[in-house]
Amino acid sequence: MAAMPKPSSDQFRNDVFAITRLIPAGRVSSYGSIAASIGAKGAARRVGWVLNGSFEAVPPVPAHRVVNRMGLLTGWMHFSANMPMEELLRAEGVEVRENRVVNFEKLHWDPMVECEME
DNA sequence: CATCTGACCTAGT
DNA sequence: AACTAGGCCAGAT
Repeated sequence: MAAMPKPSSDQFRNDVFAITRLIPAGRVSSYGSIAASIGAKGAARRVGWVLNGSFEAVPPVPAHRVVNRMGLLTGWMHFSANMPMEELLRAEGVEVRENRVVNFEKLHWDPMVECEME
């Protein structure tokens, strides 16, 4: 029996992964929206931390589609230098300007709103 | 063991 | 409207 992380943490991570994978291409989401959608409002910080383990997650999690509230690519530094968020987002048709998502308000995909869950 | 930081956000003053 | 403080959880020093 390998030592497992706290169930709540595992559950949290599972939810974050699920929501992040639901983000359609060409769209971006925010940590707070995801956290709130999984019932962890205010735990936006954890979302970012959890997404750190999403790189080797299967199926792959489009963490590059997750930005902060202001549309800033706050986690660009954690990505591969070969494929920064900017490139990944641009590849999906998202305009990025100086680590900032252009028309963020238009491209912002809220799981709670789009899925109409509360 | 204590302290701080970290892919942040909300709420209160 | 702007600023401050608090919250969330775990890892790192």
